[in-house]
Amino acid sequence: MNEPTRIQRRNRDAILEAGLTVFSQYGFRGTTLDQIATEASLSKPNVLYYFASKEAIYIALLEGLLDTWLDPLRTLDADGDALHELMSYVTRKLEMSRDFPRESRLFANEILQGAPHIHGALTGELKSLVDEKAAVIEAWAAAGRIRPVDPHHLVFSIWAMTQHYADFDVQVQAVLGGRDPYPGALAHVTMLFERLLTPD
Amino acid sequence: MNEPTRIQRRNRDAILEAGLTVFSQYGFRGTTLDQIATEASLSKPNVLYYFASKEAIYIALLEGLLDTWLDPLRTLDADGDALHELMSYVTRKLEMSRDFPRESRLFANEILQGAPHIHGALTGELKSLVDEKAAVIEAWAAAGRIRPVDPHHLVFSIWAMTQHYADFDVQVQAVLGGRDPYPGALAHVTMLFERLLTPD
DNA sequence: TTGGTATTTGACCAATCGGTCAAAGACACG
DNA sequence: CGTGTCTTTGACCGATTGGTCAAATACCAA
Repeated sequence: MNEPTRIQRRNRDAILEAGLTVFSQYGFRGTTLDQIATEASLSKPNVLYYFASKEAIYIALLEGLLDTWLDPLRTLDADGDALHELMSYVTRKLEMSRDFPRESRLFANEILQGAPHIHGALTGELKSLVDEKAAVIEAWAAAGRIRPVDPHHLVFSIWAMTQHYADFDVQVQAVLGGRDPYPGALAHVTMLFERLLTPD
Repeated sequence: MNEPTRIQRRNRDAILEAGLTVFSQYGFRGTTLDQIATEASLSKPNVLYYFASKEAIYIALLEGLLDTWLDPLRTLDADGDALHELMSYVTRKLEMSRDFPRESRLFANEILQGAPHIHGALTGELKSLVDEKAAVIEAWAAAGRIRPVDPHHLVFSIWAMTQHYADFDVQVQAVLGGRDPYPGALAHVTMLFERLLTPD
């Protein structure tokens, strides 16, 4: 009914932004409303004026994020150049890990805890999207545009290798001694998948 | 001084076992002593009779695990056959993900939360071990035994792709519709790294 | 300025948190 | 048996949790 006020929009955004920061680090159960309120520079009752509960903030974040997160895969074009499409996907996923690490960690936390809030989306939207794109990849392989690979496990590989740099950032930084991982990561991951997928 | 009683050993083990189950799912902050006590079939004060605090259980788990977890990498033999050594490492890591998923998730949770309890081990033990093995891998590449790769990012790739099957198990299961991931995963990951590393 | 609405907050609540403690119960050994 | 130690637990503690509510304040259109 009512248009959201300027204040409403600003505070809702601040709460979601704060929630993203805190939830992505401590997970749903490890996060407190006080942390979110402090991070958003609001009082706790004020946070609950905009969201009915802690869970409501969490759900709002997950729902808003799932589409964005799956978008690069959705973009995969069956009519495009097979290798180029897949390499663009890899690159875009890695850039998203670099530019939106909190989003990556939020999902990682949710999955680690058994995905209690998005299990339906995983077996529904996610599965059907992956199955659809797996068929595309299989067709490319059958046509000899890329080397034959198990398409589902190929997708898992891409997810694993790109999101690793966001989810395990602390470890990566520790091992690399603080050097920026991304230039090297981009070169390595690109080379890896090119070698895997380029037909002989 | 004192040998641990039979009862002591049994209950300490039960607590660590329960802690592993619960901590690996909910992380340190998301886990309660009551959960651990219930899972271990003990009363809460009884748990605290064996460990001084919740954190003491967590630390005991992490310390006991770090060595085991890094062991496959430590095994990498500079004098062995380069490709065979690396492929054995990949295989063993994947088997560990399959056989000890809770251990993998415990580390994942700790890292996601910024590794507050093991940051020292990451920049110390872990970094020097990886640096040492990276030198070995680089020497292999220089000798033409494997294709040239950035050794640090190669290690990240192996970690990412193997631990993904434990850490994101719920997602993998959802996408695969409940089929056992591991036969396919083993074939795919093996093939991927063989293709990456085999010299022309 | 006024009045109505939207926003903010201090005080408070029951439930749960990690942890303590004294006392009860189980156990081993003479 | 008895006795000293090891183990277990119910009751309890202060702090923190997610959440409520009435009252205070800020905002805005007439």
